[in-house]
Amino acid sequence: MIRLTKDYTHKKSLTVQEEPQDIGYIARALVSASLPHSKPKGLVYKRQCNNFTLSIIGNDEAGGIPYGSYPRIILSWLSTEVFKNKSREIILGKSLSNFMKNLGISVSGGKWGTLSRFKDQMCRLFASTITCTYHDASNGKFISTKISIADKTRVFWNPENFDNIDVFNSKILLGEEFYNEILSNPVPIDIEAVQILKDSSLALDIYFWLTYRMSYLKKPILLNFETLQSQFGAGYTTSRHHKYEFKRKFILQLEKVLEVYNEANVNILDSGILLSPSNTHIRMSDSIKDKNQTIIEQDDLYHSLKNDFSLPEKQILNLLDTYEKSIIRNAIEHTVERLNYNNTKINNITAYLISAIKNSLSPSTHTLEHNENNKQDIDLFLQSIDNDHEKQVLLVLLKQYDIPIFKSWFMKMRVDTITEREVVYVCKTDFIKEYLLDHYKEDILYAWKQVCPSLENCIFHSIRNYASRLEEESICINS
DNA sequence: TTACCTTATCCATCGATAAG
DNA sequence: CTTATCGATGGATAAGGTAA
Repeated sequence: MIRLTKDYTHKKSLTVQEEPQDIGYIARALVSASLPHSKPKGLVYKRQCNNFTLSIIGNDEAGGIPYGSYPRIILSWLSTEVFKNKSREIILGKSLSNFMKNLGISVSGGKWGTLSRFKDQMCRLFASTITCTYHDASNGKFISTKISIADKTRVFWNPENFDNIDVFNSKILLGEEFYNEILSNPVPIDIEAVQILKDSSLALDIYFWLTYRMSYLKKPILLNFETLQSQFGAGYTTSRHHKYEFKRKFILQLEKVLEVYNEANVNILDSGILLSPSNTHIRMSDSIKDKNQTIIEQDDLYHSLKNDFSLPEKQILNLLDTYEKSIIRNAIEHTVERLNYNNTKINNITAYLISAIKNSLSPSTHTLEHNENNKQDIDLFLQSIDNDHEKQVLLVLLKQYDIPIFKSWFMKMRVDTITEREVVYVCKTDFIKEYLLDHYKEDILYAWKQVCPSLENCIFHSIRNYASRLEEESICINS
């Protein structure tokens, strides 16, 4: 429940149509250190917090470095869209006003109207290069991630080149690194809370950070104001006056945040704040929340691959280099689920995992640039099929599903035998067999019923299982 | 440590203008 | 007519500074 003070009731009533507990996401990298609160002077902005450094290089032509609450709102919206659609391309909306209304910002023109300032911040944000560096002091390792928010930006709302066709297709292409960062380290947030706290960039930062911090807090921790200042206090120096000022302003905003996130177990002390384990702001019942709790960080991925799956180091590094973290994580989760589910036997766990990674649980995240090649591949594949019924079923499925899905799953199964009532498929691996069974069996059977109404069942085998079952029979699969 | 101040940002509103 | 952008204004509030 959100408690509203008298100041917010008015604003709340303006956004009645919003669902309570709308879930948004923000990239973890952007929670650990914060953007400037007010207009910075130079073109370089740097912020260090423990072993994490955030530096932003602004683009002079775009105005400089983004600051204030708008970029934070845009970033949380972007992260949410990415998480929802799992696509690097983000569609902004049919107009700037429309876009801003979606974000819950009232629209006004003029030099200091919301439109101009918002436009300015968008330019600054999308033109900036944001670099995150994790410095692991224990082994002297530097992991640096360069995050460019947008690869190419098409701003259509400039009235000079107003074009009706472009208006409805305006989109930005997110930088690959930023995209990966969001997918592998999402922090769930309440969009309504963002709406309420948007007046203060500091409050937004505190909210994002607190939500993230509580999600993995296991025992109480005392954070003194000096630590907090190094993370949140953008313009304050270390002089005594400034320390005092920061403390006062921080507490003021923190109290505001706690009114929204009132389940947070926070005690404000003289020397700092005491965090105790609390419920996260997003309710436990949300499935995505549960998923988020099992987030495996990069190091954990490494250890998991090494200890649980006994992969050689070289192969692990190769996998981490080649595949998105989220894909590997999904594959691990899937494999573990499989193992626990009814004590399913998996002959070779390592091979199963690798196969899961290589076949990626989310084909839609694959690059879409090779559409032409994909079409050729599919044509060739279809030509190689002699059986008319099998081909027709595939054509039905092709209409129903996107090309990447078709390629990832339906091109990796082939009909082995067909009787009047039953069709037997052979799949390339155990993993593909399981996945087809779990996700597409109904649709495949339905497609078959359209082609052969008498059919009642559809059976899947993997090459391995099938081969061992039939022992001497050799099975030919076109690859 | 406190109260007070300046500056910049933020918000709501009005009216003007243009396009469909 | 509706919808969207622009310009201006006044008042509120946040960030950061200063004097006592």
